Amino acid sequence: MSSKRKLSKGRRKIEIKRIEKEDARQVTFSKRRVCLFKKASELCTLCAAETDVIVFSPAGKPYSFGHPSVDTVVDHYLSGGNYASQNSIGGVHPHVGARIRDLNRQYTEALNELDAEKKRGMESEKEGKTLETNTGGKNPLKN
Amino acid sequence: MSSKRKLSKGRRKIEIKRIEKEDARQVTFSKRRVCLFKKASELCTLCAAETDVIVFSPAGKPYSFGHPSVDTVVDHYLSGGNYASQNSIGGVHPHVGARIRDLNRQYTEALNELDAEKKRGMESEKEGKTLETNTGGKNPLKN
DNA sequence: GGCTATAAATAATG
DNA sequence: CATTATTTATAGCC
Repeated sequence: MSSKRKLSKGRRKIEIKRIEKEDARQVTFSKRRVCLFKKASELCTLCAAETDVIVFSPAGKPYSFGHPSVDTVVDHYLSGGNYASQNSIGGVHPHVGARIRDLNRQYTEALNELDAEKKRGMESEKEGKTLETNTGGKNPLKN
Repeated sequence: MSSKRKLSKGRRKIEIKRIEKEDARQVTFSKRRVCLFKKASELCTLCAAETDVIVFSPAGKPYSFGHPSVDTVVDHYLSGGNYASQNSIGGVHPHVGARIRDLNRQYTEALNELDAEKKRGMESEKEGKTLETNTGGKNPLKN
């Protein structure tokens, strides 16, 4: 039947370089992002692996996938950060993890100092509960 | 020629469920991890997207890909954390980002309080430089 | 968002 | 780790 001829040229090979056309880039981003997440998901299921994918669209909109959760994986990564470098691509430095640990340490030091200062000054302030007032009642960093 | 017959059954469809055989799981993990990173890389190049992938092997070994770097992307994610939730899969909570912002805020408050306390007590201590003594001379979080 | 033809990924095997 | 037969992903269109 001549009424059933093919109307698509099907998939064509493309060069891996920045897509200049704004629209086409957005379309490709959407399609590929979905597949990337699917692949990540399959990897988790098939291999019982912890995985996390974070993507920012060309427009700067964030998308993420995480198993068991982005939280868990990033946490895991940050706390063990350094020794991951040998297997990484794209330049991984323990900056973030180090920064957080450092901040936590300084925060604790500041609190201790504050506490000591108060004791010394004998001022009767009432905000000594600061340490317990964070995320959910437990220490912000297990490190 | 009969000497050139096909000896492989080629790729076959598999069910997406945990691979029980240790060896097979490891092999699949290796192959798929490489492809996942490649896909992530292509997404970056084609769409000028920021991307980061963190994977822990079934054995607990970490692998990561990041463009421009895992650091950059995680940082970006953590600082903008909350509004990503709507597009996430797998249970993403702003715990980490919120935790860090909270910690930073409390840290700053503690420092301010400490400073006020010192001024009030008129003690001539010499550790007022605490705020500058962090990661590298600049504020640990831009938040 | 679908459809189709083709490129790419990959399960099984050597 | 190389091959090969298939399944999947996906570029080009509507």
